[in-house]
Amino acid sequence: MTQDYLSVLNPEQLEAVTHTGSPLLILAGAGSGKTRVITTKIAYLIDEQNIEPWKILAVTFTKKAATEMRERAEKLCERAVKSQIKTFHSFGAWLLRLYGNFAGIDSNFTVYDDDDMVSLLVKAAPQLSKQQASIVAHKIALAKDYCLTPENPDLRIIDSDAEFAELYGLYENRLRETGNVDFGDLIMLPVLMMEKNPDLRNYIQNQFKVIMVDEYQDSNVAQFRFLKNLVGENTYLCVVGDDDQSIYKFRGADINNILDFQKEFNNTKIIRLVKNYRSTSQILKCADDVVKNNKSRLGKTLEAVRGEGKKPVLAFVPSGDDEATFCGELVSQSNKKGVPYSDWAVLYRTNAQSLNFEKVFNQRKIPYVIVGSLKFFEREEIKDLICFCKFIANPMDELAFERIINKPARGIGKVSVEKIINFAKESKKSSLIETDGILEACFQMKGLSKKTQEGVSFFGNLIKDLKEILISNEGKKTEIETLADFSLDFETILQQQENQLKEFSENSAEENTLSKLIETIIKKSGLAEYYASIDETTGTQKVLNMQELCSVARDFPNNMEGLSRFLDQLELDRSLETENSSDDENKNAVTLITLHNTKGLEFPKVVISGMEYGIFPRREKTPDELEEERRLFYVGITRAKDHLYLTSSKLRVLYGRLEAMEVSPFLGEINPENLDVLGNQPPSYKRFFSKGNSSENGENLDHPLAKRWKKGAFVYHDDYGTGQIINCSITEDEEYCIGVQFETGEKKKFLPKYQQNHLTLVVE
DNA sequence: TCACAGTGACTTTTT
DNA sequence: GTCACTGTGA
Repeated sequence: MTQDYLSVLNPEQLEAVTHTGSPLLILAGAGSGKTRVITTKIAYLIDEQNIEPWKILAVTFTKKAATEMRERAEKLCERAVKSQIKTFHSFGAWLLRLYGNFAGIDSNFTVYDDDDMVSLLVKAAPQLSKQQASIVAHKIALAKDYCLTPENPDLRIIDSDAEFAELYGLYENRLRETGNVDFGDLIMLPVLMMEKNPDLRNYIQNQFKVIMVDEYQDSNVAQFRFLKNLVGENTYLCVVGDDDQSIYKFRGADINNILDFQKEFNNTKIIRLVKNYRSTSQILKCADDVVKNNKSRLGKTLEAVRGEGKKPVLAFVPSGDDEATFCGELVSQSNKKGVPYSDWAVLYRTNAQSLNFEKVFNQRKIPYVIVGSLKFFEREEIKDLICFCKFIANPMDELAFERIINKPARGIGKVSVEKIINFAKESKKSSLIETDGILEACFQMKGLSKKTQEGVSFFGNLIKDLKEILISNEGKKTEIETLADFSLDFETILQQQENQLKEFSENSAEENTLSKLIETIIKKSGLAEYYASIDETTGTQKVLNMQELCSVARDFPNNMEGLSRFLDQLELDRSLETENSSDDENKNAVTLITLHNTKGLEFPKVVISGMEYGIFPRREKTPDELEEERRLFYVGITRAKDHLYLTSSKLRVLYGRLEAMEVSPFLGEINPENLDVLGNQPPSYKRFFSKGNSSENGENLDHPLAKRWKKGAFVYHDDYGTGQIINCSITEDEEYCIGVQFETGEKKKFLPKYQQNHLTLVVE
């Protein structure tokens, strides 16, 4: 019996779906039906190859991609619901919760994010300033992406300085003391524990018959080793990637994983998918114009399957505000013609750029969603609540403890906090305190002032009470937690976990969800009053935000198990979409999103904003980095199905200062015949296509400001110091523009008209 | 111990 | 321009 879903595939796709046996590498161009191939393959394996669904593992990089993949696979084959479709990190976390004891990790760990890493590092090495610490923390994260422990001599790839290895070691010790893990550990620790314990590795290998990896071009060394360990002799491995879309080198992604795949896995079959079903050929022409400038690529040209379509539009706008207004206008006008808001996506290089769009869209009542903005979880009040939760889950979490012990103020100072933590650590070493770490120390600590003592007791009792409620809701203890042998297979474990969820959804009818816990924390800790008074004086919405977290918590059972799931979800899926204003229509909204986050997504109408040098691409140092930026642009362009707009602003407010911007060199790579250009073309754009008739000498410029700001004159700028004017020009908007070389070596462009407060002429 | 005010650094990109 | 950190005075 042939399945219907096979009949819609082209020959290459069909070959990819039905291929079995040797490892398979699918080189899938943008829009070539990659997700369709993977999801169909899952369905095919289950329906036609009789693979048990739970023996299939499919890993992606983002939660969003995993969710989409699961939904699409389920539509093709109901039983696919039982297959494991997860992100690399969530799969790592899942393994670590089950078998963390092999890596010396207690199962009640929580995941530390980048900020926590920095704080912990400062504690481990107090001589570091926060700034230094964040550089080191970044390197530690990178080291873990390469699966390098502090002892590993190869650590010099990251930083050859012995001091770095030492700091990394100090950090690791401190982290292990807290019983927590960081993001890198979610991959590295499972790798290390499998490599150290062949029995464990064999056992895990036997759990999967099929492993598939999406966006393989962005996998890093640690993830590669993870994969190597998961794939056994009888595991069928299939990876999908596109070298032109590799955009995570900064995070350790190694393009060699895809280039060397054949070497690492014998008899690899390679299938190429180059038919693009997504974008019109006009859009693909631009994409190709851009990406062909990259030297290090396997090289391919997408074949357009759809029609010509409309030429992409390049719009030059005067300012960042105008850019947002332009987009708002595009969206509103099309909406009047019946185009839903959700057809639109506005893409930008940095998160900070979303602000202008938010402002304008709010004014115009255009609904939008921001994808991937961490803002909600970075809010003070939310972090406080999460730290309460973290401390309840893991009483050795000193960072969480520090944050909340004196919030709101209970008369407990830094010194006392330090004392308690140290007391807890000492006691733990001499095993006076067995399980409840710092919490227990709160009760046993002696020698604090009366006021402090009272505060500490209050806090300790609060946590203890909350914890007891959770434990009393635990129900029957699951067998999973005590699992140290390999008697259960993943099917059974997954089944048990599913049963727990079922049990919960029956319980949750009585509203016994984790939101109760959060509510109690808010009320009893005093945070409610504390933030209510702040809200009153500063007009913020902190209390409301805390309520928001309650509703997120509603999906989890009100017990310890639910708590750790809740925390996992928060840490592993920060992308929780934050919606604005009128909640209901959440499905019909413009998407505001960073270019990086668009990987794997598509939209009928796409705007790529901020096409200016310094923003996109950023001022890059190496040709390699520039190529990565170019790939990012390529990814952005190929998200568009029908219409593509590129916007480039002449002025932009950066660091609270108005700066004259130069056009992005990427725009010069697109054949002008492939674009419709709106607005005045800046000289820096024309220059890309003209052959050496530059007129930026500034000698005879006819402008009122030309007499004052002459080439060769010396200037002083508030922020950059002294410098000399090296060229002058006039923009289309008749603004007088000067280029200044500063003593610091920096070169900057200014419009003197807007710099009256910062820039002065130095009279010689 | 805490609240406030002044100063300086800051923008990549993500799990 | 904004946020986080630091130092001072209560």
